[in-house]
Amino acid sequence: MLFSHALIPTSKEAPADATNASHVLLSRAGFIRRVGAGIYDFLPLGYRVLRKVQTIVREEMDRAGALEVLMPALLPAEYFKETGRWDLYGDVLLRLRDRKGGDYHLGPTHEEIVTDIARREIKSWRDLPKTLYQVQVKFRDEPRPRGGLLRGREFVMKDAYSFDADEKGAAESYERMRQAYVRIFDRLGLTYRMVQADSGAIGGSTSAEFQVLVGSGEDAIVACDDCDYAANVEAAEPASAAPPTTQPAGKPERVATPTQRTIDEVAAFLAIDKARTLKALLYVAKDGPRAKEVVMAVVRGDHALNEFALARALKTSEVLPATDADVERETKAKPGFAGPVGFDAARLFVDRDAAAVEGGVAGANETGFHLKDVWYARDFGGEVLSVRQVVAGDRCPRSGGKLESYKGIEAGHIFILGTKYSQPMGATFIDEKQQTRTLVMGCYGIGVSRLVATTIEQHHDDNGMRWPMSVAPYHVHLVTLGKDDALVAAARTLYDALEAAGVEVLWDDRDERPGVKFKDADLIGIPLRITLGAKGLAAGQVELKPRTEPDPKKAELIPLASAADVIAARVRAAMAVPAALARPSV
RNA sequence: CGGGGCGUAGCGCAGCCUGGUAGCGCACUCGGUUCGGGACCGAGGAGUCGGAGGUUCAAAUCCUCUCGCCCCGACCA
Repeated sequence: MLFSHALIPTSKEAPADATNASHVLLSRAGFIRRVGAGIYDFLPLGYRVLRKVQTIVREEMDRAGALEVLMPALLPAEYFKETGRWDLYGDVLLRLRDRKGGDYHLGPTHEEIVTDIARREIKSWRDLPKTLYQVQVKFRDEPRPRGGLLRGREFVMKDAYSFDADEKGAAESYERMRQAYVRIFDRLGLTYRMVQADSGAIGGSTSAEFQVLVGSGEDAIVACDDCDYAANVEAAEPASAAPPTTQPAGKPERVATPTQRTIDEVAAFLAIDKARTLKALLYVAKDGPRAKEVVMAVVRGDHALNEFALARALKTSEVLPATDADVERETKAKPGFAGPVGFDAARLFVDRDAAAVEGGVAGANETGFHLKDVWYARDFGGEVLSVRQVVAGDRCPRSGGKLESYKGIEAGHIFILGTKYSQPMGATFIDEKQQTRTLVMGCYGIGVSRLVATTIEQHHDDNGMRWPMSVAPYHVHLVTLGKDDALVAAARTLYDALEAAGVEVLWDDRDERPGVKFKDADLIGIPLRITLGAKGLAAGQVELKPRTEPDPKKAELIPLASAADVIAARVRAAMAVPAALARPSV
């Protein structure tokens, strides 16, 4: 492609609203343009990258035996009404009416639609297993789109769905998809972790997230430095201390703490370590069997409560902090003085580490007072479980290694769904014994357009993007300096030879000053840059510099005559699918 | 939805407080010089000042309503 024929509108300035590196660079390099909130055009370079990501995803899905289909994005409401998601999905669902007043929506995900295919077309155990997938535009009316392609209202997703006869088959399908995902993420050149996730709202037993490790990521994850274990902090189970086996006789001592409400204040006032204090937090279950009940969670003062863990314990979708009025009613004290002693044990949830505190300090449930020398069992009861958040430095629950913390962007998520959709929608088959059974499902998503942005978040520097060869918009960026006939002819020969060898070349043939061309080349981030100038031509040489080499003086000089062969070999080497690296498994 | 903030040329912004001439940088067009890391000189084109209503002799500027957007939180690929 000749730069002069392309549409690559680069600029020095980014839109004011762009805060993420990927958003800034995609805009500046002319890959995308904003059309509305969370809605983007893909300009030619951006679309080339998107298509390359799609191609890798498709190749690996196909290799894993999945079958590509295309379901509609415009959907009649009846399918989501069948499973209740028409109501449950809430405002995130983009709804619309047709001219006859019928309810429709744009698809945010396709469990119902694919299950409808399955219940109509999969009749027999002989049809199983089947995995269907599609690469399609999804629509979600996000509360807050942000970060350019990182979170849009319209985005490209690969969604796959497996159908099996039983749990065992579903586990096998899940494993095949897991391996396909590992290959995909490896081929994309990403550093990532497969982490244990909270499957919460979507339901299902087994689930894993593919988290791309980036400092700017929104998700907090922990990973063991010694074994495979990695988990979203929402899902991570800390390795906790065992409760003490013996306790002294006696009872807590009431101490006046007139103005000390927070853990920090109390610990400082009493000159004790925060780890010796007990933090009592009141929450209300949003729904489920214990909906609206006010419960107390107790964690060690230096720990944070994991609200997801508490929600799991209460079998609710979400827990909400109690209001000050609730706190005062339940503890007979102003906020800041709540404690477990005397609290209804049936509504008390005590973290393992809090239960292990020997002679701790807790709120007295009396405004202005705390209790010293508080022991679990002797002084208060309640269910002991893990409800605190994991922190870096915790021991790994599996190997005992040390947990490190990372930030990540969720780029893929795989689930075993069980019969959550097949059961209510009546997706059944006839087994070998002529029994009617319900299909067991799994679902597997990859944010394809998000991956474009995520790749940049992980691969960029101050000057621009640094694409991995596998998804770069072009393999090679040929920069010619000057317009004289001999130079152009030499460049043309090289260009043709590279193209003939299957190398994708962007040739900057513009009548621009060298500085402009180099700046644009760095911004666009094509992995290999070839420079051909008058001096080089006279010496019969071209310069070859990888985008990852920051020092322009370190370009490699290659004889013009063999340049096409050398460069084509480099490109092929970089495109080779890396040997399957041992990846952490959940 | 809660809390902040912004809508003025394609992009980034000033002007608004204290009403009266719509401006700067980048980009764009033309001419010239320049040419290995975002050049310089000269000339030019381009704006319903988000929209509606009001106050006023006069509104980008003051008032009311409204639409859109962004940032920080709770959710997701």
